[in-house]
Amino acid sequence: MDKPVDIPRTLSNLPLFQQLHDSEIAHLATDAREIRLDKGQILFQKGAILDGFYVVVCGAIKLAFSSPQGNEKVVSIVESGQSFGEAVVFMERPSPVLSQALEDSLLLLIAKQRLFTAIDHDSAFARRMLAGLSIRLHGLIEDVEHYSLRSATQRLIGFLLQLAGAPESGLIELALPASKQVIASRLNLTPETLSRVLHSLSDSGLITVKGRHITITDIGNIRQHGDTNSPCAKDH
Amino acid sequence: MDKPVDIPRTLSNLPLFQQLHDSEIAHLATDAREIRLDKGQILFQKGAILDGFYVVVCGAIKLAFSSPQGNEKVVSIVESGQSFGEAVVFMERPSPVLSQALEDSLLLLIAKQRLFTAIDHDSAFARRMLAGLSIRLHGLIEDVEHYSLRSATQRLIGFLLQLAGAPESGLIELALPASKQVIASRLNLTPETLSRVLHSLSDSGLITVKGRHITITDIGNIRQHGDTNSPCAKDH
DNA sequence: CGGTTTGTTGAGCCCTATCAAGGTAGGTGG
DNA sequence: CCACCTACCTTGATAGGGCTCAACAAACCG
Repeated sequence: MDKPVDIPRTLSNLPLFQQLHDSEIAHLATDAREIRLDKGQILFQKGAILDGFYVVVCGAIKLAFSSPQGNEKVVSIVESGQSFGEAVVFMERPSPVLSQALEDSLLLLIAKQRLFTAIDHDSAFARRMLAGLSIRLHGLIEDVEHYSLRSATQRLIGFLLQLAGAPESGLIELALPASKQVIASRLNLTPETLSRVLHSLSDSGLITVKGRHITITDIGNIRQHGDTNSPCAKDH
Repeated sequence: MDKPVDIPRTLSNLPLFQQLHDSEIAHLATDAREIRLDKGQILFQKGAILDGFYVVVCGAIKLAFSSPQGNEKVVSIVESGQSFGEAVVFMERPSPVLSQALEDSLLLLIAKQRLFTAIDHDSAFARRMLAGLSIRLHGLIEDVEHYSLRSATQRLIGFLLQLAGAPESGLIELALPASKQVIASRLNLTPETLSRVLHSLSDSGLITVKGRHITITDIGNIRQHGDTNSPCAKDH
């Protein structure tokens, strides 16, 4: 984990940059800074001004806002190959969230100026950037939908299904991408409630829980429980 | 309300298009369709594919998602001079929300193709587009924050302060941009709860309510109640 | 193996939704 | 101009989902 990073190569593997020419990649990579974070380390606080956006090479970063009392709500968990901070850069305003490493992580910081000239230079890149932000926007809209008209159980099931990808059938094993505390916050639940909901699903025979490893035993059945029509998917 | 619209002129007044040249405006306006909606009319349903994005010339449009049972949650109220649908266009995917006129409204539909060529042609426009989406993204993040760690009263106060702009002091009079039902949904409340909270604030002497017209009597004081530190901003 | 973080379990409560009536206002037709 | 109608809004009673507080168990780590 201590050898230098082949920055151009790393960038060219990202969805966002896949169709860029080598010369353009090289341009973006200019001034790019490697940033290594220890688990728990804070990258920037809420209110920070960014002079670039971040690409997660490996590790995982959480984005969260914190209320004065120390309540914290995780908005997003950013994993390898994803990026964050673009919106803040384009708005040229302070970040509404703080950013903290969930594990030891390696990031790249792409300079704002390079991003801007890349947009000026390549309108296809600009469009891809627009599409990327749009996807994120829709993700947030989906979050709002979940928070608004779904119960704790339904939110958890939705989250698990998203983790699972979209396989048709069979046993699905998956590992939670973070501690249950963090997952709970991401789902807008308290750790206690998450624990109870996991047990409830487990008792119903829909999943098996072993630490951070979860097996979905019956994906068809669990989908039904996740649907908005089951009045309340709690076992009395 | 029935005379033809000077489309280029209308467009050039929008924040998004203000710095475009006349020729560019003219280009965008090509194929632009005027759309007149009666109050309550649905523009498109959840799942619709859009071949352009919409600009609200006058009136108001709500964006909402609907659950199978007919529950509806208003995500956004789009008013004159604002636009919507860009993200759906860039993603080239079905819309996650439905769109319905809150009052008689006049819209412009800007063709997707024109938008794309405008981006190709003018990178400053592309950047402004990116900034616009970023602002919307941050608005949604703020929404998530409000839903997550704020009470009904705090959400309402936040909403009122946003409507008020950001004046320092004095009496502030404002009118709700939609029916209380719609506002309630926007704030993720039931109409009943909204009614109660309005009364509670009114009883505390912080606001005066008269139909859709609300007067904030003490903005400094109400700001405190909106802060996350007041344990629970209910009377007694 | 102690200490610390993380997760579980239980009891109680509070906020907000739900259900059910009643009230008001604005528009329409007689 | 009034009576009616239909949204819209209010008010009350009730209940429930998830949070809080508190204690305990387990897992992780040095």
